Amino acid sequence: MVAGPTSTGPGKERLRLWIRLLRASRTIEAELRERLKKEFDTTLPRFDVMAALYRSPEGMLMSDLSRFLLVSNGNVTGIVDRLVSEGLVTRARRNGDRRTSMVRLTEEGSKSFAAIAAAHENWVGELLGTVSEDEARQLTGMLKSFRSNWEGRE
Amino acid sequence: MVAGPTSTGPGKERLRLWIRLLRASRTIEAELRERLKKEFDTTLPRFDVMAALYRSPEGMLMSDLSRFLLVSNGNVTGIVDRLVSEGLVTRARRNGDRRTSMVRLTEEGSKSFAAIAAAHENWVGELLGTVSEDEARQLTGMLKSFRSNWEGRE
DNA sequence: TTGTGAAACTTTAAGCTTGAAATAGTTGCC
DNA sequence: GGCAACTATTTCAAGCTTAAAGTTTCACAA
Repeated sequence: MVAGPTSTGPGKERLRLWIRLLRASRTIEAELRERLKKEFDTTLPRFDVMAALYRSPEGMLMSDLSRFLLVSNGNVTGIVDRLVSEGLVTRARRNGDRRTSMVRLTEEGSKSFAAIAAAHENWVGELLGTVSEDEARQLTGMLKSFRSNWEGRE
Repeated sequence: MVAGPTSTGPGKERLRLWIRLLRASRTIEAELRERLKKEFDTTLPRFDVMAALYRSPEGMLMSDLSRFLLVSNGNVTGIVDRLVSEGLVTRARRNGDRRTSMVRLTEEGSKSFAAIAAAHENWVGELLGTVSEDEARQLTGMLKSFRSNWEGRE
C-alpha cells in the first residue's frame, strides 16, 4: 500500500495520510531491520519479543505476547522457538495451568537486549532527528487518539 | 518494535512517536489485509503492485516496481509471478533490452483493481475517520518533510 | 572481437506472517 | 464422574520478505 490515491474526493486527504504513514514506517522499519542485522545479527521480530519480555520480568504467556505485539499466535511460537534455541528466553511450564507456559528472558537475553535497546533508541532518535520534541509529542498525541477511537483495543 | 521506551532521556519523545507510528500502521495494515482477503480474496502486496501498475498504463520494469514499493527485487518477482498466473498482469519482453520486461495490468487486472481500489479508499476513510481532513493534511505534511529530510529518496 | 564490468532479473535459503486445523488441558454443568 | 464447551498453544500450508548468489544481457573499450 505504497501507491498514491487513484481518485479525488472526500477521503482523499485520509488516503494520502495513510500512504505517507505507511511509507514512513516502512522506510524506518527497513533501516532499523538492516542495522539490527548488521550490528547485532538479529531481527526486528526477535527484538520486539525481547522488548516485550524486558518490560515484564515476571514473564508473559504466549497469548499475552501475541496480543501485545499485534501478531498471530502461531507467529509468536516460531519466534520464541528460535529465541529459546539461542538461549535468550525460556519457556517455564506452570503448575497451575498446564496449557500455558511463562516466557521469560534469560540472564543472557536480558543483557543482550539492554545493549541492543540502547543502540535502537539512538537510531530512532537519529532517523526521526528532523522532528522536534514538540512535534513528536503532538504527532504522538494525534496517533494515539485516532487509534483508540477507532477500536477499543489498547 | 511495538514495545514502549525502556529509558528516559532526550530521545524519549521520538521513540514514543516511533512506537505509536508503528502500532498505528500495523493496526490499519492488519485490518486492510483482512478485508482484502475476505472481500476480494487478495493480499496487500498484490494490491500494492497493482496500484503501482494502475498509475502507469505504459507499464513498469521490475526494478521500477521494487524501488517504488520499497521492497527487494526478488520479492517483486514472486508477487508478479503469481499475478501473471492469475491473469491480472503480463510481462512483455522488450525488443531493446532483453534483460528487462514491461509489466502491465491486463484488461482484467485493471477492472479488478478499480473495484478493489474503490473499496480500499472507503476503508481507509473509515479507519482514519476520527482524523479531520485538516489534521490529515497537517500530519501528512509532517511525515512528508521528515522523510525527505532524512534521506534523499522519494 | 572479445573481454570486462555493470545492470536487470531470478533463484535460493532462511525467516516472518497469517488463518485454519489439530492438540492438549481446563471448566462447568448434569 | 463424564461430557460439552471453551482456552492456550502448536502445527501446517501458503505466501511474503530479505540478502546473497547466480544468470543473462548489455555497453564499451582495447
